[in-house]
Amino acid sequence: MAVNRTSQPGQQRRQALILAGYELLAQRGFEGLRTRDVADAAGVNVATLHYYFPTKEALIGGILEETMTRFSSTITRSASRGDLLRAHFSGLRRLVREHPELFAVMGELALRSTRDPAIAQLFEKTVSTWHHAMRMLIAQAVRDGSINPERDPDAQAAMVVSAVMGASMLPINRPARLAQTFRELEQTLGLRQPRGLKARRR
Amino acid sequence: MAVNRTSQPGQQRRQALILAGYELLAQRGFEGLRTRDVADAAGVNVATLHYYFPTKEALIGGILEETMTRFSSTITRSASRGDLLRAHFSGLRRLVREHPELFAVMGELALRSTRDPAIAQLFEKTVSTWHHAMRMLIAQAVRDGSINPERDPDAQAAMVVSAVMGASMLPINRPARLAQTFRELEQTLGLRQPRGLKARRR
DNA sequence: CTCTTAGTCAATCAACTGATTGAGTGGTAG
DNA sequence: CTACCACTCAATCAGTTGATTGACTAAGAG
Repeated sequence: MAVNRTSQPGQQRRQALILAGYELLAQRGFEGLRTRDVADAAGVNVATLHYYFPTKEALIGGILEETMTRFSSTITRSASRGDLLRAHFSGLRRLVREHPELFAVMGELALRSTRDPAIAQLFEKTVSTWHHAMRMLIAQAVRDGSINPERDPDAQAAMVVSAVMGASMLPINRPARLAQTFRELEQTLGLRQPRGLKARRR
Repeated sequence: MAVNRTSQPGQQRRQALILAGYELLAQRGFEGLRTRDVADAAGVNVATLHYYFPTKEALIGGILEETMTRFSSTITRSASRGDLLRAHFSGLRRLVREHPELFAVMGELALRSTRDPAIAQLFEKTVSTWHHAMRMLIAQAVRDGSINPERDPDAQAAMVVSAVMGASMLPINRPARLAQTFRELEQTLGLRQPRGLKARRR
């Protein structure tokens, strides 16, 4: 029977391969992703990679899961209470700042999802989760009175998700515009003061 | 001296190759872009392709120019007068609806710009142009009184551009969310009535 | 008619790439 | 010690891919 669930040695190597693939995917994109390089980066032979992942596709599947898990764990982690929306934005900012490669990988996966149903499905699921979470946070803020109640939370959520994705996954958007986008989104949602004083002046 | 500026036969074939590359890039992405396939799609031999474009890189450069030109011509085309911002949104909608492949290609180019300075430069230029146009349109609308004057037009422009790019170039965003995003952006800018009645109720 | 040039193609090259093979290695159970 | 196991590697395969070569065609110039 042997060890079978050798939850240490084998899984460690598997994880190392996924991580190496993740890094390389962030750096070079799918266009430049080679199994040899992934194996090298993980410090193993190509055959070893194919021992854990029968095909390149399988490896990509592993990277996909890893990526979605990383992202989901951030967007799901709801703050204790109050200002949940503010906390969510704060978490996103931090993620973009500290793990930009995550968004690079997500961009690659997003584009590939057109041709890869497996990616499309898991990605759509993740985005949907995010969208729903965002909508609930907005609805919550509306009940708290900190947000203009005249808007549709669902549509607002769609706009916010689109904007954050566009600003973070598309590298043409230079950092300055990313920060601007974040700020403006928060302001639109009523989480910030407009430049100057209170809003309802005029 | 020969014909030299054979502005017809040669340029036609060159353009056909660029168009074929453009289509293929939209369908398969950079990952699946092959010079053979481009040549086949254009109905010529691979060597002919290399006659017009010494390297694959050069061909991509041609596709890049074509793409940016197509996009720029739409965002630049300013309506005659009044409701310029509304017209701009209308134009964007139409472009997304009638030429979705343009955004697919732009997404591919955007991701590649991390590793290709030439792409990065031209892309950044295009986005900047768009951003500036958007800012001016918003500022104009503010002067007209049709937009809340308490926001920073520059930041608003950044948000709008990010949102539109995210919603159109990242195919995970299903059509429904794209429409929602567009609507919510217009509403945020004051171009639409909130669902129900006027805004300043409460 | 002859020379030159732009344009085109079939065939081929050298390098790359995903995947496989077969021979191991170290550790553990009986 | 022997058998078996998960795991690893050097070597190799078959198919792909960007690019080149050399021959050929058509058309204009002299």
